Amino acid sequence: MHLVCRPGTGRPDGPEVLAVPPGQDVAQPPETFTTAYERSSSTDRWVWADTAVTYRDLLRGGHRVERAHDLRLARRVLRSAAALEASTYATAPADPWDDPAPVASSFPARQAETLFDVAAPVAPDPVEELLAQQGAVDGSARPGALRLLLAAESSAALVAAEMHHAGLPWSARVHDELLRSELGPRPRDGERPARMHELVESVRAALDAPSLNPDSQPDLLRALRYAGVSVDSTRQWDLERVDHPVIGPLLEYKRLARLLTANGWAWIDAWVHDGRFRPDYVVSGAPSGRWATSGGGALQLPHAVRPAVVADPGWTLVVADAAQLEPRVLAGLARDERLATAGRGGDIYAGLVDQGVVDSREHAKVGMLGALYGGTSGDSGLVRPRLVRAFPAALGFVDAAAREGERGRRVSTLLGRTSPPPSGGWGEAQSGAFADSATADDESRARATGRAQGRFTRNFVVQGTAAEWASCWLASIRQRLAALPVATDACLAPAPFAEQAHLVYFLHDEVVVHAPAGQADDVAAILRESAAAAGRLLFGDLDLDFPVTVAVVESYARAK
DNA sequence: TCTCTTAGCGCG
DNA sequence: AAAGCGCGCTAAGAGA
Repeated sequence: MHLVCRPGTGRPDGPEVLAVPPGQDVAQPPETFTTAYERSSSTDRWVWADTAVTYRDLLRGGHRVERAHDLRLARRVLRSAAALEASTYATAPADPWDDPAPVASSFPARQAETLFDVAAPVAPDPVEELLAQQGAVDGSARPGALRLLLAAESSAALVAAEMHHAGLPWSARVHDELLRSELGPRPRDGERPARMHELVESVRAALDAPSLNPDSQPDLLRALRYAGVSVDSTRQWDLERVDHPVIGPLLEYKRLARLLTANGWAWIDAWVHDGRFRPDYVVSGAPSGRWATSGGGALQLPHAVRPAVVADPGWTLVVADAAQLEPRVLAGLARDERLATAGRGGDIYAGLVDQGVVDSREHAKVGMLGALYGGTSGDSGLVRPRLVRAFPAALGFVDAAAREGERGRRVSTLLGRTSPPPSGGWGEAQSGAFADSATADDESRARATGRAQGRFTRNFVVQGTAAEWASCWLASIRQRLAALPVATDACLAPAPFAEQAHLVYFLHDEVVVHAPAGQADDVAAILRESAAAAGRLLFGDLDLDFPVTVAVVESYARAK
């Protein structure tokens, strides 16, 4: 049964719910949310325009759902899918369903308001859109794959809403101690902390530039050159290769400046409340289907501040990382048996060395990453021929994706997510190179943009399929965690997670679960089993391993 | 004063 | 000759 939520009708007890029985194309009379929720079973699928809006409010009321279908996410996938090319669903003119998802109420901006008080946009009929999507999928070239993709994507959206609701356990006290030990006491706003102040003086003295502001890139570059330091930029990577007394204090200053501005006291004030960090996750915010985040820089939590991620008393963090996910996904996509074999059981890069393909793990890694990203320089270029010989299927697969991109064509992931067409600049560059007036410059620009698009599509198929694997992994973890017994000691997370192990963080190929300490082993098993399950779901008939490294820790910093 | 771009850096 | 993918955030500087 599909339970379609229609928000914004002003009902005090939540969205209006219209049930659509399987195989039917008409909804039953509307019910209140409460009635529908009480009657629902775990096999029903909740349908709504935006998970980040509707489910977030359901969670505030303590309600959890098992399955969902996010109409806006699904629409975006389907309208751009090559498998639906030329369908009426894909070619219809844009309407409000194509608008970006409404900005979810972010934590600092909006404190707890009345339950279900959602400023949802006035959307067209969600039942109609659901039926249109089902029809489009049924009539598409790849109905099974797309159905799995939409289910996985919607599950991921549930996870994102739940992680925001539960929050990442964050100790402002530990974070503050860490900042003090690096920077000195918290200064007044706009002032440099003591340690940074000392370093500025050292830099100024070393460059003989008494009033230099090291935060100004142009001024710093000028001062460096004036002092005889020949660098192309003020980048850390460039500075590190120079031997001059200013380099030490300058690099240290830049490190501390970064810590202060990106994750300093102001960040704590803005983002940590009630012992939790709650970023807004944007499911499939990247074209490849990877998540993005908005606010707080949750995608870039520096290792330096991870000591502040601390489990609640009596609880623990179970951190899992899918080892070398992308090469494994490539093995599956390309059905490359030998690459699958290299990854069986353990480290895939070590497997390459064992098979005699390359002479070191480091070469295996840069060579493989070069193949995935389209790198040709340095060691990656040197190793490439060996990989081509050893894994013709895998290398052939990404090379073919690159050729498609170079010709301006789109490519698709395993489950049918299709890459966006090249930007306008691409077409202009290509046609410019063929014009009568074309210069050598025009031609080289056309080649450069073509290759850039090739690198994008080359990486898209792998990164996008890896994101699909990760969504399946998350969905399976979520389902299995919910089946664990409730904890005897509650943690500080709000209902429905106070007594239930729950996901608190996800980063492309890594997850963190907050769990009662006594369940750590069960959770670790769940994380491994779920990885295997995701692998079977995507590459069922292939003997392909997805090993997971698991760490049970009190603090995220200790995970690796 | 506000908005936009750039350089730089963090994460995978 | 050089050429690796994706993301967000901050401060400075440029431009309106």
